[in-house]
Amino acid sequence: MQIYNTLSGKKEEFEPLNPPDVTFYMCGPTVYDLFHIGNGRSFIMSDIFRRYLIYKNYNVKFAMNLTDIDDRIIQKSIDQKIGSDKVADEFTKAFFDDIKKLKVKEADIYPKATEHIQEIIELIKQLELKNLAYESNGDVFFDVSKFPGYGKLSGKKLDELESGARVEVNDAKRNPLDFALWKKAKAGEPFWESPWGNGRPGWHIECSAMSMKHLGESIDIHGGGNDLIFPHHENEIAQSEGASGKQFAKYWMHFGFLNINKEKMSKSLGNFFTAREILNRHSAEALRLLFLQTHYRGPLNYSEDLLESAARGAEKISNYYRLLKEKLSDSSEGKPFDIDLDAFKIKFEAAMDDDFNTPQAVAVLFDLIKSTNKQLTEENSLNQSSLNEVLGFMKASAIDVFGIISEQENQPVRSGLDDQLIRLLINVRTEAKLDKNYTLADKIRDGLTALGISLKDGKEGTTYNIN
RNA sequence: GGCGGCGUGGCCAAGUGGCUAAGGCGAAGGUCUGCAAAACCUUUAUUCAUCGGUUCGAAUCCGAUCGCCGCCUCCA
Repeated sequence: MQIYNTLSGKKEEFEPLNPPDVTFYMCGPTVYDLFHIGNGRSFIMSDIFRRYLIYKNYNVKFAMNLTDIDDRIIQKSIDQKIGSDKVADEFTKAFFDDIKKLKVKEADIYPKATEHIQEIIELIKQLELKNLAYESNGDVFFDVSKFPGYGKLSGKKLDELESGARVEVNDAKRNPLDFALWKKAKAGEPFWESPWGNGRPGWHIECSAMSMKHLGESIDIHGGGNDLIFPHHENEIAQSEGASGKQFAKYWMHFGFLNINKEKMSKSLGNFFTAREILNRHSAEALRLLFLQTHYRGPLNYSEDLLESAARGAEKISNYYRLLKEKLSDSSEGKPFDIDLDAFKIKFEAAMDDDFNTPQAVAVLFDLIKSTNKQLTEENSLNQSSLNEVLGFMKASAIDVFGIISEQENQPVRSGLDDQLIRLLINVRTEAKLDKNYTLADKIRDGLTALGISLKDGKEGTTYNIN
């Protein structure tokens, strides 16, 4: 299996440090607001990578941090005149609600910055001891010039960075590129006690401290959006490797942006849709399929039409899966599928093994659907074990890895009485049809459609689905 | 200014040296149906931004040109 590593700029063979264990850290949200679908792309794609590693029988430990103290949170707490912890709590809860709706599996651990102040302080002390950090009037900075590998992830050279620097003016810094490890508290800001006085952690240090605490000094995969390469991930490497002397992360993965009209979707540009808003109009499956149909490293120019077309595709896959299940419950024996299922499995895995080429892997699933759908609709009985094999593969790929099939069990539970009432209406409609009273028949069907119940007239009578 | 990425059918998007350029959506025609829905069948790029070059052979490598985007500052 190959993964593109930002560190080398190439695809590399994936060899975890301690197979079959894989440690995977993803930069998570700053909980100051609802996240948008650009952020959602990272959450969903990392979820899918994690699921695929599980599919490959790796024992994955997946961590995603929650940044629950930072400038934007403080700003919001001032604006709303509530504690910064209240702001963080509110949006942490919102984050969990939203990723659940996006069908993102819960991480093994969600470390929070404010719950790791002690570890952060210890890490900064180590950096001071190694002369990689210096204190200046209550702030502590990382001394970029003392870390030889600075710039190795982003491919930037120190002198070039300095010449074009647009960094904040701060006389306390020795070098404009030095970044804060610890920030002195200003009046009215929340703070924690430290050897340098009251203050709070800088943005980058939490990821280093928490990743090393929960996953170890060296981990396998560290991921995030493209915009985190510099300076965030570059700084994480400097801090972590400066302190431990060991490689921080073996593979660095970065996601392309979600654009609108070819511009990056971002809070500051105001051109964003929250995941919550999108989920009011579309299913999680549609959004997941949309993301899967573009390679994760490339940009994705979002539009409502694109999501609409992904929604159709997702429906097609779900319809197919439902039909497979229906045929299976019908107990007769018949012909097996006239396909080589293993060939599809091999192609699916080959695509995923090639740096998570999900567009190609999805295409393999559509190919499978195409080559079995005819038999599925036309044969009145199929071989049960053949059905089971196809169903098993679809479950392993489209459900367990991709999460793009809406299953019956996710739909509102209907009582037996509801079922009987619907069947009663279907029977009345069937009689109306026999009497050629199509006006009445259509009235019943339209009425049920309006209630979210769609009817399907087949050879063996009418069936229904609840949307 | 420095660094990086991209330009493939109506829309989206794989493919990065050699079988007829995947797949999805859309569109057109057909099968089924009272009509639908779903499903199935057929059609839909002699061509991969443009121009040169390398090669027996290029969408894929090299050069130039045009266009678009990102990072260098908080940002997934």
